[in-house]
Parts: sequence; C-alpha cells; structure tokens
Amino acid sequence: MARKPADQSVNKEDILLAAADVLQRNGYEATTMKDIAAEVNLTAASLYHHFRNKDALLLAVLEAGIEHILSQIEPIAVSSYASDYKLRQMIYAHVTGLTNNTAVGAAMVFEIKSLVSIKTAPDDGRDPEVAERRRAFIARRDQFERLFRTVIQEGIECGIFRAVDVPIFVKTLLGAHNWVGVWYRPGGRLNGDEIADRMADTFLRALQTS
Amino acid sequence: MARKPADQSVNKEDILLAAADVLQRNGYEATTMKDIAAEVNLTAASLYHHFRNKDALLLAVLEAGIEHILSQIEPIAVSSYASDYKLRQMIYAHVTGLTNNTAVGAAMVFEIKSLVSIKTAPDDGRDPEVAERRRAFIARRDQFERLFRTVIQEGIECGIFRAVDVPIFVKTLLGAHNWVGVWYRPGGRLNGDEIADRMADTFLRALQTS
DNA sequence: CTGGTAATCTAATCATGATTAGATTATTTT
DNA sequence: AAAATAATCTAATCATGATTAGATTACCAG
Repeated sequence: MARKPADQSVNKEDILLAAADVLQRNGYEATTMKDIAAEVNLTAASLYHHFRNKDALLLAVLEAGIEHILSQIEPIAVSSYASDYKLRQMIYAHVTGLTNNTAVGAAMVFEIKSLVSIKTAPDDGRDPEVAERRRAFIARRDQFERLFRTVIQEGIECGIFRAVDVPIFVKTLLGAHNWVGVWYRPGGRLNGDEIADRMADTFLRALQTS
Repeated sequence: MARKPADQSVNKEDILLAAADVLQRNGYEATTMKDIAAEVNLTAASLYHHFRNKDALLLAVLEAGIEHILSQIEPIAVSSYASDYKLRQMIYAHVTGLTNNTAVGAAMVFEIKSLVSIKTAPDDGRDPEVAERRRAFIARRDQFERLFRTVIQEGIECGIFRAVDVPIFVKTLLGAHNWVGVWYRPGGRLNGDEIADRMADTFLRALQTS
C-alpha cells in the first residue's frame, strides 16, 4: 500500500491522492484520518498541519477531482467541432478520466452524497469557509452537467441529433458514466479507452436521427 | 418525519422502512441506530430486540429491496415476449421501482459499497451468519444483472437488436438506472413513469438495428 | 552556524455511537 | 388471572476516531 519510501516530507498533493484512494475504498464516514495518514506514512495528527479538518480534506479531494475533469471537458464543449464529435470526445474524456484515476472518480461520485447530506450541513455555522467551498463545489458540478446539456441541445438544434428530453438524457448519460467509477477495475477485459468507446457508441446511436 | 402515532408496538417491517429512509438520507456509516430508532419512536437499545446488530439491519434492508425488484423483473425476463418489449418492461419496472421507493432504491445503490467494502468484511469472523447473508445478497445482485444480459443477448441473436458489447451495455444501462435513485425527487418536472419512458427510449434506440 | 518556520510526533482530550445489562411494561397463552 | 414471552426502556459500558496540546526534529534564510 505504501507508495513512497517514507523519507522526505509530504505535501498536500500527496495527501489528496492518498485520501482519494482511501476514500474510494472505504467511503467518507468509514475513512479515518488515521487511514489516510497511514497511506502517506504520517500520523493522523500531522494531517492537521495541512488541512483544517476532515471535511476540508474531503472537499479538497473533490475540488481537485472536479477541476481536473472540467479542465478536460470544457475546452471540448466550447470548441466549434460538430456536436456529435464533441459529445464523443466529452464522453471519452469523462470516462477515461474516471477509469484512469479510479480513486478520485469514485470518491467524487459517492462522496457527493456525504457532502450534500444534511447531517453535517444545515447551514453549518461551525466553519463558514468550508460551507462556502461546499457551495462552490456544487456549483461546479452543475456547470459540468450544463456543458453536456448545451452540446446536446446544440446538436438537436442543428439537426444532428434527434429531439430528446435533454435533462433526462444527460442524467442518463452521466449516471452511466459515474457508475463506471464503481465497477471498473484495472486489468479487466476492457481498458478505459475501450469502455469509453462502447459507451459513446451507445449514446450517439441513441441520439441518431432516423 | 414520524410516520406513526407512536402507539402500538413496532415490527420489523416498520423498522426496515424507516431504516431505508434514514439510510438514504445519511448513508450507512452516518446513520446511527438512534436515528433509525427515532424514526419509529423507539430507543436505539430497542432495535436490538429485532436485529442482532447494525450490519444485520442494513442487510435486511438491502435484502428486502433486491427481492422486491427481482420479483418484478424476473417474470418479465423469463416471459416469451419479444426482446425489445421485455427490455422496455424491465427498464420500466426497475426505474419506477427506484422512483417509487426512493428510500430503498438509493440505500440499495449506495450501501452496496459499505457492504462490499473490505472495512468490516475481510472474512468477518465475528458474525458468520451475516457474512453468509452478505454473500447471498451479492449473488442476487449478480442474478439481477444477468437477467438483463440474457434478454439483450437473446435480442441480438434473433436480430432484433444490433450486436453490442453486452456486459458493457448492461453496466451502462444499470448505471443510468441506479443514478436515478440519486437525483430523483418526487414532485419534479417528470414522474417516475415519464422518466422510465424516456430512458427506455434511449436504450432501445441505442440497440436498434439499422 | 543560528534563529525561525515547517512538518512531525506522542500523548491527551472529547464526543459519538454501538452494544450490553438489568429493569419494566404489555401481550399472550393456558 | 398467573405465567411466560415479547417489546421497551434507562443507564451503563466500550471502542473508535476526530481534534488539540505540547514537544521535537528537519530545513531554510541570513
């Protein structure tokens, strides 16, 4: 499990990676600070030098994840290629993103719930900063979804795609993608690229006019 | 939140429903025995009269959920209608199942991870009975997935569907479905039936020969 | 080198939440 | 209605895990 020789000091990057990994394996509540610390050969207490608390750490993981994905998807979405080409590329980017970094991917998918869950969240007076970042994160999520909607809407308008119920179609698409983060295991019959391909086929077929 | 007048004594059914509900809201780890108990106006301690422990309770929720869904899907899958008709019905049953009982649906989707998660599970010596039921549950899950695969395979063989990569297609389909349990909220623009319809359209289109 | 900051550590604290023990009360059965 | 059983309760226990306090150690600027 240990990834490093346990020598030099650790930076936030390392911790985020390790956290994403543990998070994927165990889920938010079941992941202890100690688990994360162990992954980078630190003690739990040391993590507090880098992050205010567990929530802040989780949030940082998710932020990194979504920014990464957005940085891949956004340029495609706003490019001027044909809608079908764009959609295929976006699907490809998203799915391979999830399969390449399973950790962040699955953490992202699942932990959103912890994040949105009202348990800790009801106008969480305790840490206004975290509350704010939480809000920002959700906004990015929405942004992400919107990119897909826009591309599909475009495609419909210029007649490349048949007229589907865009919001539902996008939820369907993203649900399928997200689930990949759950079942995908490296070394299976297909690699991320191949999976992405097949999924893109499915959804582009579904949008085909005829 | 309280569903009952808090009078007569409570039975397992009630507890399972309540648990599913809380589970959906908070997730496994974040759901306390007290939360569940409160939902049926009991104390946490009282729950132990009905279930050996928290794991057993969760498992019972999931078992009930999957049996219910299977009881809906299986008859359709083994019937002798045309594959496309069967698939549409199965999608419909699954999706509306998830939207009707959001609680069980989402709990099912998410909590599988807790269940499969190795945290509590590594040949869990502590409670062999629970370990066994856990195994059985996973088997039912697989059975469920297999029903979809079979129907699609059939359809391909008799030329109703185009030749897709069946395992991936089914993961795609089920991922999309499962996600419904996450985003669906009663009272939205569309009800369960309408959502199911649109999703069925999407996937049947994707399978269309042409 | 030498002070100062950064990164860690060890050893508490503190809170939460599962589980158990030992009554108590309600319902059935005979 | 007495005995037995079921369903609850209250009041511990016990363990875990987040967070804090107070050193210690490592590393960098002057």
